[in-house]
Amino acid sequence: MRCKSRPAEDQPSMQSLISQVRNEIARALVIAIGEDARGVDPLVKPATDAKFGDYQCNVAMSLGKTLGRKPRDVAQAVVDGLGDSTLFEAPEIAGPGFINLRLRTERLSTSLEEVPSIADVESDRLGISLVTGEERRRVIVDYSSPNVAKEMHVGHLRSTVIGDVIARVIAFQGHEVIRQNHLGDWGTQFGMVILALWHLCMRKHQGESVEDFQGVTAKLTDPTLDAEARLSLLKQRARIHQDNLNRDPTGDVEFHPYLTALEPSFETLLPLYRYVSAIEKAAKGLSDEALLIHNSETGQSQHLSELSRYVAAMLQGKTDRSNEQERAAWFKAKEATLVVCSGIYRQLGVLLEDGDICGESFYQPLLHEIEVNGERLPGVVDEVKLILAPPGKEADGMRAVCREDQGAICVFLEKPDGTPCFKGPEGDALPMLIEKSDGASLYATTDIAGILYRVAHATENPVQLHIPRLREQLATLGGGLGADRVIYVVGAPQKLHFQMLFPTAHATGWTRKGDRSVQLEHVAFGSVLGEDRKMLKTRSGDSIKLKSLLDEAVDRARNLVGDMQKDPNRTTDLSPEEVENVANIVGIGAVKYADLCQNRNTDYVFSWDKMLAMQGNTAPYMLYAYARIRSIYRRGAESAPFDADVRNASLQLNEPAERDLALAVLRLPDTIDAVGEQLMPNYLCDYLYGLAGKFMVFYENCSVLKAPDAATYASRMRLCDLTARALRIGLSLLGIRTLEKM
RNA sequence: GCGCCCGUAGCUCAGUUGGAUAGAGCAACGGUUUCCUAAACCGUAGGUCGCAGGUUCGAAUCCUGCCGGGCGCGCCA
Repeated sequence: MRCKSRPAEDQPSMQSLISQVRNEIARALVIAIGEDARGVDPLVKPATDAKFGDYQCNVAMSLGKTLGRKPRDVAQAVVDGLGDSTLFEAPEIAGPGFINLRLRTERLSTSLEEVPSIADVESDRLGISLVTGEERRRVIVDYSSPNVAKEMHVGHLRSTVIGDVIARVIAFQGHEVIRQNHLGDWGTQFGMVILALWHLCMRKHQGESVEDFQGVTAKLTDPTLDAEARLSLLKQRARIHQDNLNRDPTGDVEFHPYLTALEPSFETLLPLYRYVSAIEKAAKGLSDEALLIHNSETGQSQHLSELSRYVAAMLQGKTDRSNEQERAAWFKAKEATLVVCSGIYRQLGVLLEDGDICGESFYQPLLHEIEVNGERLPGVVDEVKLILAPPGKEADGMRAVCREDQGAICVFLEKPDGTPCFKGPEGDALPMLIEKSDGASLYATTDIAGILYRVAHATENPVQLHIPRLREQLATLGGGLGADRVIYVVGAPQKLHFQMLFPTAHATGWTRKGDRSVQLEHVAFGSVLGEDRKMLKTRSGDSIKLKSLLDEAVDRARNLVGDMQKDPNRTTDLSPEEVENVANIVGIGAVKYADLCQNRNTDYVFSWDKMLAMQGNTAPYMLYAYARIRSIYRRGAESAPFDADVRNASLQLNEPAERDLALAVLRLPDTIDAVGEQLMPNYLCDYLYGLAGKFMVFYENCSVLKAPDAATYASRMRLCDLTARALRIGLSLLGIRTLEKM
């Protein structure tokens, strides 16, 4: 409920500690040095060691240099400028010119006392203020990106989990967040799914079951199979394909009626898709007449390994065939996949919903199209060609030039002196291809169109487009999202792609929004490795399915809880329902936390034992810390109620453990801001681990329920409550629910 | 060949963008329970931050060159 009598600035809010310190120092700097010092970065950091205080200011060393004064003298001048601060104790100058700052303990207690007592657990933000006005941005977070007709595997885990944290953190700061799931639902994918469905339809003529297709797939992917046997198998499959095609060359007799009635399930679609994929991979590069499939209807022949690409091109309007049924079937296949993905998102506890799906196919209207009469309807590539026509446009310190090369439409990125920014293996310039020589679109084409859609806005960013059709198509998509920041959570191997994509996008000028530029950021991450330090695979060499990974995590957590329950020393006992809940939250939380607590840039080694350990920087440890606090709370409520005396208690931070814990709680907003800027979820994990550690020390040294007096009891109870809330908020930003008991 | 990322304790990893004596967890050794959850806590030991130069008051961090590992490099996504 809004409280209209109180102006916004008087709302109790937990202000960023470090910015308060910075402001004080900045003010002192102007007093000490004069107006020249206005705007100088005060170089305030958390102290490297508790004995140096809480924060340190390193500005004297750098300023001493530029001013030609002794750093210690500059430090003294800054300290004099601070005067009697209400924020710090008397600062100390140390070493070459460090200014050590220790916050007044009263300041810590009053800051925490201002935090409103909790009203609604779900919307609790510990009084941390929201960004408003100019500061508030519209941010798109593009993550997860599964593919149609494929199962999600561990490779999707990191994008999904990291992207979700980024979306949550930025939304918590108060920005407008648009989550987008860039589903792989176009291009070759499309062709492969339709081919799979075609096999599913025609298999009856050979009397083959889905299992038979699986058998062929297994043989083709068997590394021990010799080349001759593989070729012979491929020839046999090619013959079957040819027979089936001859039976129904237009698709009108059998295939289209089949598609119209189709209700595909993911379980039947998947093996057929794998079959198509295995056939094409095995046949690639083999030149043999017997691997050519001839279509009597079109008079054309296609190599076995090129079939899906041909089908995809055909269905994308490159031929004059009607393809309504295929598109409808494609849509159904997509739906079947999404049901499975949604299940995983629910189990994983991520925010992505069906409404966040904005896959590759969504941007197709912005791409060029070939009409039935062969006329080219221009699209985004034509627009780029116009804007970046030689001599091109400057952006990010390079020059982007769009021109045709070897029949393909390319964007070349060059340094100011004309040398290429990117090179291929022969040392020749490596362009970004945005249209293939056969006129088809690529990954980069969709991404360029995606940027246009995400960045343009009818009123906020009215991008001027030269191609009237592109303008119209954009309008049919609503005119664009008008983003201020677009974040791509995509694996590190695609770094080169984004290094070419972003400067190209900036060169078009679309990303200039008002007086600033839209931020395009690639949040790269390393691979998940097995204990053998190679990409995590099953023993048979397949990538591990996300679903089975999550199920195993819950199973392992359940066993762990079961073992703990048998311990006679334990004071808590859990009902079967509670055990199941603990197993779910601990198991899934462990998988997510293990991923998030690692610096995302590096590969990480997946280890069940480490992620489920109770000690160290793990989800179980963090959840245990929270459960311990809640246990105190429950017991306290029995004997000494958590009433107004506690909610309004003044905080007494006399013990070092109490003060350390209070300071840690107050650092939450700084941590959230750091994650929002640098997009590093492990900073938040580090913070929470530190906070939990501080609580453990407090727990061992400062008894709450047996506090020496009522005032200390109330103060410690309140500190426990604040700590629990900080942990709960932090974990919820990581997408991990907390447990009252475990 | 070129580009990107990485190399930190026996192992797995932090290190908030240049700060003081480089930190955790595991493994090893020692201690803590009539006391709010011992799934915990405290302590000890363990380092030429791959190597060699350079930049400066100050480098794990920035620059150069090597060595070792991973990934990427035109019509796939």
